[in-house]
Amino acid sequence: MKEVLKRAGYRVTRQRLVIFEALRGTTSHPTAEEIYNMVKSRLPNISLGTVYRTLELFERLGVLQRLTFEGSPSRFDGNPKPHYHAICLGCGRVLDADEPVPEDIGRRFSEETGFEIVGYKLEFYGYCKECASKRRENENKG
Amino acid sequence: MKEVLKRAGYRVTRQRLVIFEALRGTTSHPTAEEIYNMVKSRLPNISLGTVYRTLELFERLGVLQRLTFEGSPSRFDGNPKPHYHAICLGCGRVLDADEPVPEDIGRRFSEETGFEIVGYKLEFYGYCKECASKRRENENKG
DNA sequence: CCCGTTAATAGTAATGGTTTTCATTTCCAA
DNA sequence: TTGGAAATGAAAACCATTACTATTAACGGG
Ligand SMILES: [Mn+2]
Ligand SMILES: [Mn+2]
Ligand SMILES: [Zn+2]
Ligand SMILES: [Zn+2]
Repeated sequence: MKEVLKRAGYRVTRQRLVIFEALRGTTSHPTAEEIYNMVKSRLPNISLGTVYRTLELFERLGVLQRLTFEGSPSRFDGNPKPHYHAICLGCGRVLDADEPVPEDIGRRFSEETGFEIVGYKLEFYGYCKECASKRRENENKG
Repeated sequence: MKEVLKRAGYRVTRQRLVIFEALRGTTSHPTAEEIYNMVKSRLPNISLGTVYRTLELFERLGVLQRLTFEGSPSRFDGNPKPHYHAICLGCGRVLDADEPVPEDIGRRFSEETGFEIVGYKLEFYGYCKECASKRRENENKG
């Protein structure tokens, strides 16, 4: 991380290092505020603004990705490699789906319309194992 | 539209009808504010709040879908049937991709994790025909 | 057709996530 | 070690969206 910052001409600060560690240490796709809380114990004076600024910088440097879902604040993913996500409509959890997606999924669209695809985003919506079984229970009762 | 509203127990108002027409008459996936502007000539006194409330109602009634993209306000799609979108990073346009997507795209993930998929979302990011050719021009020059 | 009831609207204030501002602190190259 | 620039903390501003409230208008029953 130090190297990434230096190479890009940015200063290495305690705040940046700690936020980076926090992101690396979780797979929960936290929001900015959640990261703020994760980091407060080690940086009692940090401000939420700095968290936002740092995450925005990390996004530009390509060390994380920002995930935008309907009706909820942005979430941040310490894994910058392309992968997909499953969002639970029950508990809100965001799970990784390390699903290989067909390489040529957009090729026909591209050929037909001249649209030059540089990336795509795939999201599954539904219910995680826990929420799905809760729902089945309730169905049986109600 | 009248019927849909009545059947669901809602009143048929001029605002609702005009907003519905505006949505039907475009394929541009407008934002709430854009719809507000489209509709002002026929409803000079309408408020932006009414546009938002109406769009939210239509979403619940299933006559439109809301599209959420990173870094831009919600867009609304008068076509409620599942289909996918391509977002141009040059001009911001949102195009329809009537691409058939493999039915079983998430089946393995579902089987492996117990996640119950009820829907998915696929988006292509890149450059529309116009923006792609502009970019090629600039490449040759610069 | 004409009310009376009550849902819907216009106008405006409030909200909440995010960005900006600015004085102060910290980093770091010389 | 130090001067200058970059980054931070604290707070204000921003902006899309939602909530509030007095007024308007839809519409079922007379
Ligand atoms: Mn992830
Ligand atoms: Mn569409
Ligand atoms: Zn769940
Ligand atoms: Zn374009």
